[in-house]
Amino acid sequence: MRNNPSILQRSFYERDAASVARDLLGKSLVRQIGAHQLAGAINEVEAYYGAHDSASHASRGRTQRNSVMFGQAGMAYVYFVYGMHNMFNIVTEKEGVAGAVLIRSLIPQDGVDRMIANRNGARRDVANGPARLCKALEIDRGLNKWDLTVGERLWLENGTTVAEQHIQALPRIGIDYAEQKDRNALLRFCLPAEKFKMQISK
DNA sequence: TCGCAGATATTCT
DNA sequence: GAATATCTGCGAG
Repeated sequence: MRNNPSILQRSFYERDAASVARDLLGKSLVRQIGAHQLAGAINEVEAYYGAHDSASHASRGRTQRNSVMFGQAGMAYVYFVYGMHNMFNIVTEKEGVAGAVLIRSLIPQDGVDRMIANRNGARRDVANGPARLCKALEIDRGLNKWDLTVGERLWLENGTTVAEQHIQALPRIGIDYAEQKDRNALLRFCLPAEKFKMQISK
């Protein structure tokens, strides 16, 4: 999969986190595991910033865990919470500026059988949740700091172009600990599943 | 549908 | 040493 022209390049990620988040809707997340390939279309994301965003891991400065958020754009930021869940983020902004986009939900496209097996046979809600999609795509902290522009193991490809009017902006989820202004910020972007499924089914 | 327990890495004191 | 976490699955109703 090297030199695949549809792989998103570094310049795509080296922008404002909210802009990258919105543009990621409709893109395909591809996971290569040996001969197997799993893929899904992104339909829900959230943007996180650095110092001025109390919901972000980077709000209290750079630590060992979040250092990848300050690094080069286009890298994976995978971390572990609640003692059992992995989360997958994509680093944005130029090197030295903290920013990331949390992938919250995918619509399974390729390798669906294997995703279901990874989810212990669950046929519903296979990848619609940040921890669920990590489990479905076999993403764990071994992929932290992985370069998503190389086109190996894990990368993103251009998918369906999404019409601006189909995108919903909503408050983020699971950040009760953050300041009010950050909880109210409309940094979560969704694609209404009904419309989008029709677009990708043909 | 709703509420809650779960189990540990990371960070703060 | 203690608190907290970008959540999920399960059991009760």
